[in-house]
Amino acid sequence: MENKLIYYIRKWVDITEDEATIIRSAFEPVFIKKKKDLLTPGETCKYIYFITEGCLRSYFVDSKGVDHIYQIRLDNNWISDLESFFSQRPSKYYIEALEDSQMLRLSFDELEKLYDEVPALERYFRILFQKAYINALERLNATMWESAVDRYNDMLKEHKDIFQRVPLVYIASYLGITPESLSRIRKKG
Amino acid sequence: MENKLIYYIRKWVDITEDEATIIRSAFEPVFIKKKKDLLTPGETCKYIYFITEGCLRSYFVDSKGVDHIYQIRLDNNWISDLESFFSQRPSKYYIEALEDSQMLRLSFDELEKLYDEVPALERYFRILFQKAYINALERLNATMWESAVDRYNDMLKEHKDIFQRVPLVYIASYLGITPESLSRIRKKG
DNA sequence: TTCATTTCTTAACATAGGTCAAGTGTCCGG
DNA sequence: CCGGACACTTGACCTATGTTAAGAAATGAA
Repeated sequence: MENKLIYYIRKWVDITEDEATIIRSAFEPVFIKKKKDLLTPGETCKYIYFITEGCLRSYFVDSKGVDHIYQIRLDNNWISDLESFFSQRPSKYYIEALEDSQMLRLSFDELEKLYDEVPALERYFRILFQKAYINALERLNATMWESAVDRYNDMLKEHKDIFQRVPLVYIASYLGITPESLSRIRKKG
Repeated sequence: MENKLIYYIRKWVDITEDEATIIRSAFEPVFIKKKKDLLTPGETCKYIYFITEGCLRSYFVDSKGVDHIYQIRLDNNWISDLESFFSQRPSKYYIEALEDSQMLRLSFDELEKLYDEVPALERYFRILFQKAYINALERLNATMWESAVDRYNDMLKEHKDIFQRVPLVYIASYLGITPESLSRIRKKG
């Protein structure tokens, strides 16, 4: 499990076996059952999580009680509320398991220590955030300027894996539309 | 001018005077006239730019010839097409000066060198991207789930400076609406 | 100072997608 | 293996925002 993490880090930066050992020992395995929350609003997000098995979503609930999902993450990805995590202040979001999930978690303090002990890890996260930022801007452009149909087709192409594991209600929310609209889009396509 | 840059970097990380000297010498000042392009689609983005004076926008042009602005940046901010810059492949975007602008530019190779010479700079960029990513997600949530009126009011609150310097057509595009809609929103408010 | 261009507004009409309400199918826990 | 809660679909109607077109106001170059 820890080796999977090291494997994914090594896709982006070189780390020695000693460094890998330090990294492995900073993480702590956690398990969460389907439908359980990893984080709820008001709570401060104490960890970032690397998902080794499973699937989670992050969302917020608006004043009318409607969920708005902004992230769906499958295994071998990171999930957290970075805003809360880096500021160490209360979160606005939920993080919930959509499947029984196995994760490795890293606390804020451990991460700060790791940055000093293993500079390559700081490089890894620099690259990770850089890519995440570029991605978020792409998605922003898509939601602003593309039709729901195009966004649906893009998602089908790029995240087929999510369609096979996640109910359509959640995918609709992630795409920024209602389940009814998604249903109509799928009927036509 | 270079000192302004160092001042802003020091808001986030500690750097020695020697390191500051190395950083300063890696940047090159550039000037661009209003309405001129810093980058056009098809070109590879060779630099990241720190704006010391002025204002620029990044946008793309869709199949119907309509501009879609996804970034407006004033002085003391960075601008670039990171997707093209980090991949060193052709850009899809324009970057254009909305005012005569003075910048400091840093090439891809110089940046890679700097990361090794001044680890604190890698930390600075890690923090910068982290914040940019969090921001982009916030903006994504807003465009997906808030009305144009709310987005307009949020922007008025958080970026009044932009309203004072940039024509409304551009602000409308940045907000993801037409100038006509923005005009209607402003009449009511 | 003047004319052309850019910026902003207004109004009539069109449309993508939301809302509400109902119904069918499917799955999981007891 | 049954019942209730999910998951998904469908249809009628509604609304925010886009589209088109025109003109007024502001700006800036000659």
